[in-house]
Amino acid sequence: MGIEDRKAREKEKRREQILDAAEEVIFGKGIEQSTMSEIAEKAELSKGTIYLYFKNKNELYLAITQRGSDILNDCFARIFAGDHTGIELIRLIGEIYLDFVRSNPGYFKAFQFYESMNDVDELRNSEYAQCCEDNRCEAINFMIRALQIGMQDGTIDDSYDPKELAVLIWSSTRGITTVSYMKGVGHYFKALDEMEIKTDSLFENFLKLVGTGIATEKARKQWMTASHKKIETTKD
Amino acid sequence: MGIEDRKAREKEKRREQILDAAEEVIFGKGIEQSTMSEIAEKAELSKGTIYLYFKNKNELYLAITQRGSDILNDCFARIFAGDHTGIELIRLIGEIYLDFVRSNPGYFKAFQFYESMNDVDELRNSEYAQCCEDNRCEAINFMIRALQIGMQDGTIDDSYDPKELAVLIWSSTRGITTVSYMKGVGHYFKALDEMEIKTDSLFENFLKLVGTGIATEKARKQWMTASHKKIETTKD
DNA sequence: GTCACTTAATGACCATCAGTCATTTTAATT
DNA sequence: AATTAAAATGACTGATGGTCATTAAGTGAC
Repeated sequence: MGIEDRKAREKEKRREQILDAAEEVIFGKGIEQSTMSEIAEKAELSKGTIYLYFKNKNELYLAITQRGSDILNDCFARIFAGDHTGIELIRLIGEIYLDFVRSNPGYFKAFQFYESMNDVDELRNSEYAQCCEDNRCEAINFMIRALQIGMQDGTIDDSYDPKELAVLIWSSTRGITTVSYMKGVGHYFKALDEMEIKTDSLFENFLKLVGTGIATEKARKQWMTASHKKIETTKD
Repeated sequence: MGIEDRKAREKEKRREQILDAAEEVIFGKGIEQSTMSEIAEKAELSKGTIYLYFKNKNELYLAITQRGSDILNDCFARIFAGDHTGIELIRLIGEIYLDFVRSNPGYFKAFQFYESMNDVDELRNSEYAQCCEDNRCEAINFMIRALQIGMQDGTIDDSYDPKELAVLIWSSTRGITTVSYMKGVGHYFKALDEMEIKTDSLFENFLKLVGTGIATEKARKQWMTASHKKIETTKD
């Protein structure tokens, strides 16, 4: 039925419209400080309507989180289309992640919120949380693929278990990006300020450290001088 | 005046009593779900009294955060009393951190909350936040000291800037501990579950990676086989 | 064209909770 | 015993997440 289709489209459009409004409000002042009424007003709808589309405030924020992780994963997926060695892919994944955090601090903050949620039932019952989880899984799989490619093309030391190593690099990268995020949003971080640490050199050193740790001798030179291709990580 | 002293002691004792109650409640069900009335009841005081000792809920949670970071830093400080090489110290710092997160997930969660706060003014105006910041600074300084010791005793490659490297290892360690925390509290983490990743092996691989990256050849053997001394990280 | 019915939207209303403040209680001092 | 200062109280307020009875719009059968 054409009418059914149109209705479904309109419903989806309204959902997106609410999400757009919610992002605008929440990215501007944080979830804690954002009210549902304010979001409703920005979306030019009544508060009750918001609850027809999202079970509650957390669910709405989880939907935003999913949007962010979709965007990020799209960026990751794109680099596998190109012709890169394994070790190059590792570097690119890191660069994309860092770029993403810089361009989309609001989404990154949503990621952090998602990870700090501890009501397991709430997470298991949420479609959005499930998607986020699938995306995280996929992201780590990208990392595994990059490592496997590297172990085959001889650019990455194959004495590691690629799965373990993927999770490891993923986690560490996460730590680095968190610091980068904190600097970016002006979070008071005395140690960084006093030492005049720049995010870029931090990341370069990270790559150097990881590179030295996992690259084969042959790949090391190439790793150190890899081009820093810019990848678009903002949403369209 | 003796009476003045006694009063000051009593006031401090009451403050601690409130914090004890607050920890019990908040560690049990998270800040979001904990109410000030509940905390007051647990402390056997009225709600108004809580506000005589803490400006607001955030400030109370920041005080708890400070407690946690004090405990953690004490643990770090202790290892420098012993006789360790630089590279051993790096391993120990990591082990202590991981132990701390396992034994005190509530404090770690408080750290995460602290780091996700973005009202800069609120942070700058809080005595507690200042202490947390000083502690973080000190912790990174411990790391720097360990690296410098290692560069002097020849166990750590001295081609890195110790400050940069310290922040780097600190950040990565933070990422690893976050994953460990998430596993510990049962946060749904599909990727980890599916791959059957164990926190311990993750950490060992992390040490291996970092070790390979920063250790001198001479130190590598020793690094790989360092004893896993248990350090007490729970509060007394 | 109209009427019955379904779906979407509304906003007044409710419950909860952070934070306040006038009042009371307790302790110290004279 | 009276006075004063400090500590504690809990009723109260305002804000906000979430609900639900009611209204409005759209649809299709006749």
